[in-house]
Amino acid sequence: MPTIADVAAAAGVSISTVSYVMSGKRTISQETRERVEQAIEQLNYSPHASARSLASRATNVIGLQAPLRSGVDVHVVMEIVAGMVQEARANRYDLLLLTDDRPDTLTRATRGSQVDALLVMDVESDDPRITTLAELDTPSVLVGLPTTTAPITCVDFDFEAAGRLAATRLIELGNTRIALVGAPAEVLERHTSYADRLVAGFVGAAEEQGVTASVHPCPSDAEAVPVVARLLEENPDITGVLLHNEGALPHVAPRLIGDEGHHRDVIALCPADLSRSVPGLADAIDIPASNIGVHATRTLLQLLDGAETARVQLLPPSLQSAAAATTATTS
Amino acid sequence: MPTIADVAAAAGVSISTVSYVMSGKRTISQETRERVEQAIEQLNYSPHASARSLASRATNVIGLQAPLRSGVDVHVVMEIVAGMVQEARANRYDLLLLTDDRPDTLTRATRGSQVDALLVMDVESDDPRITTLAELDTPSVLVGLPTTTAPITCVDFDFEAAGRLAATRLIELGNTRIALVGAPAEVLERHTSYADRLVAGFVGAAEEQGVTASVHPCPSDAEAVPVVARLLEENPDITGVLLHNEGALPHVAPRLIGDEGHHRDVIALCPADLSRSVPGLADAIDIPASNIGVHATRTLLQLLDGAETARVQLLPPSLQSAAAATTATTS
DNA sequence: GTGAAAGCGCTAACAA
DNA sequence: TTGTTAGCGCTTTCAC
Repeated sequence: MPTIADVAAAAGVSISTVSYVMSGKRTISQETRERVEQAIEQLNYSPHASARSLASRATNVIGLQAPLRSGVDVHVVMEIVAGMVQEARANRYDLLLLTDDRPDTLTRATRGSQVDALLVMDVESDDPRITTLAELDTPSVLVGLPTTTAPITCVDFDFEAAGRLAATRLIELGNTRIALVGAPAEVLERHTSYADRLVAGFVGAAEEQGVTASVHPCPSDAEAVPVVARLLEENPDITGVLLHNEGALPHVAPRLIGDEGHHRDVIALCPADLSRSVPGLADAIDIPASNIGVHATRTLLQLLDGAETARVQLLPPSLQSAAAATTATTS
Repeated sequence: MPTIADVAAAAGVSISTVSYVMSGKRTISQETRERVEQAIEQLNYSPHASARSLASRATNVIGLQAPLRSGVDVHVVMEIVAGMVQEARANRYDLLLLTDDRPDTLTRATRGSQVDALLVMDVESDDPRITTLAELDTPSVLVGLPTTTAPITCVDFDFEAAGRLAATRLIELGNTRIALVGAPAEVLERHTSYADRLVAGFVGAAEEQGVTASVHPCPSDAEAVPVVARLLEENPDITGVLLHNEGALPHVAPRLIGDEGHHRDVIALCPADLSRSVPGLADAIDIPASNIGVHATRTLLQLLDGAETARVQLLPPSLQSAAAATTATTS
């Protein structure tokens, strides 16, 4: 592997000149620059990442603590991560996978100078990692919105607003008894941030409008079918449903919607490409997963630049009536 | 951040002693070791990763080129990656996400000494990255099995054997006209390694046994429903199906299986937890996704250790009749 | 059993 | 506009 010294020798300049050509941190004559760039090209030179980060005290790496367990919203997680990667790469950052959920994994990555900043996903309402992050003075962004009031930047989809929006829409459609068929029980029990907020918004809006709302956990595979069947049997008065469970969606959407004899209004909350492919939905609310990732990363990069950012940034929900209507028409 | 010098000072020893305590590369007196360990503890010291890798010429990082696009088998990809992470962590390696598919991303990561080794996923039958890897002399493992005969270690599930197994089983069940409902068209057209091999095995085994087999691409969402409907209409003689498309599975499995009047034998090829939740399958073949990741990583670590490994390592398929039977009984 | 010191390949003052 | 050089924080040889 050639080093910067090899490049300097080949170009007949000093190593600092090579360094400055690469960083652009000082003006270089056209002629010198060209000679250096040629040498770099010729030698196929890439700077040694560790040497660079040792000297510059920056790694250009962002640590990512992401839930890789399958089961919970794989699509959403994937797309968020894809968005992060895209935005990071565009800014010459790499992503280092930190894949257990332990708080001290964050500490070690930071103290060992493996990363310049941290992205933390799958946040719970009262997440132990928050204290750790607060002590760490490394720029970090949470994807989620814990209830704790620590000075940590949070970026997420506004699940509470989505819950309100869905409830309101269902009521608008004439339903007086609505239900949220949501995440699997373990997700709710862990008080995963998004699940908590969705429930709060949905139930809150229903209460305000004097409508009865219930919340039902739901497995995210075909096991959802009997669960939903029982649920509908025990609550025959439910006429409007918000379905937030991408795994269960294909299995239970038709059943929830019902048939001509007993139709229900169903709103799906999931990535648009998933809801688009299910016919008969009353409406859909997109989870802009990729955007969440992009936005979280962009915010993190701003923090790295020393900028101030809003502590909480929530992407607003919107109904996709048009898309739903199209599907309904063609089906 | 404390450095190794701080630790040395606090323990009243030299820098090299601290280093050797950490690496275990020379014998240290009990007493000295304890003093050093105490100092490390007290100062909350973590060695600077870049400094270490600059001096030791090893990063303890594995580069991972993984397809983060949603759409294609998210569950499988996720679980493979999770398996990789698990095995890497257990051996004190981290994973750096390289997430465009370009060959020169591999080159840069290696030449820049960002990684010690590479894991490459989503391999096509004739993948341009293979040449790159061969030139790179960095240990690497492909997840997949390209047709090219380059000296590159490949680890994957044996999709060809799975295809044979499924065809044979379907024939055993009495079917004389069988079909593979598989990956989306774009996956087949890209000649993704696993899709190609599955087709080869399925069709090959059918031919050998004098049975007609056809292959049908299939969208991996609800769009699969009309596609499958048409397919069955146009080929009413199909009585046995191998379904390899986790996205389409919940949407089309019931339809493929049919009703009492017109039953078909359907074998699902997907992670076991997915097939388990679909009732009425004739059989299922597990894709041991997590194992693929673990195995690929383990093999890579062996290569890093300088060991020789078999160039091609395929995890054998097996029928899950028991599980399928259970599901059938309870449904 | 322990220490001193020479790098590893860069960046960024400081000098010219 | 360019060069010289002192580190960055480690590992590892060589010396004791």
